[in-house]
Amino acid sequence: MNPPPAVRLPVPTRAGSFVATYSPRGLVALAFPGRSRQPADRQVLSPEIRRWHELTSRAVRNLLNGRAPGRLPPLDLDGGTGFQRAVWTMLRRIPVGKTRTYGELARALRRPGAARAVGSACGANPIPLLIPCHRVLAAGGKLGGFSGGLEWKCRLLAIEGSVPKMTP
DNA sequence: ATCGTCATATGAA
DNA sequence: TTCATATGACGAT
Repeated sequence: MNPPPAVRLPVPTRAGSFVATYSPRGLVALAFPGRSRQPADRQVLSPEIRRWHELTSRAVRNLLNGRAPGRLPPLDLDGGTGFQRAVWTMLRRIPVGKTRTYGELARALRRPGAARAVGSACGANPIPLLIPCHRVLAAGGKLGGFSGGLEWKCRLLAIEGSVPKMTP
């Protein structure tokens, strides 16, 4: 009946404060600045969570500076369906500076025609940025959507050197 | 160029 | 069961 113990910690950056949420198994969520309730949830931090949070913070700052994220903490993706996990796994294989389209991912998963479902799965990604759904564009190089806000998607792609088309 | 329709995964009403 | 999603291919205007 009690919710599983979760710890929410801020990841301050020049562009605002992200909020990382940890379960005993690892990072479960990463919210973009302003897209989360007040983080101020302070508890006794285990050394393990401190260590995870160091990795998260460094990865976020690296990506915001156009570098590879480096080592990530364990990701706790217990909430996802099989299809969603398959999509998220594909996302993690897109390197910095490269992009895919929703349709390409659908075909790679041998579900041509499920492009829209791929979009939904991206929207359900609880750890955007580290699981890089901002590198997924719509067909024809159009921007598509982003849970953290389209400005962020645009900014991240610019940082990584990708040039999407104008939003129609 | 724009519009309607269908396919697909998932959750909410 | 119907509707709405971070889509896309296709056929008809």
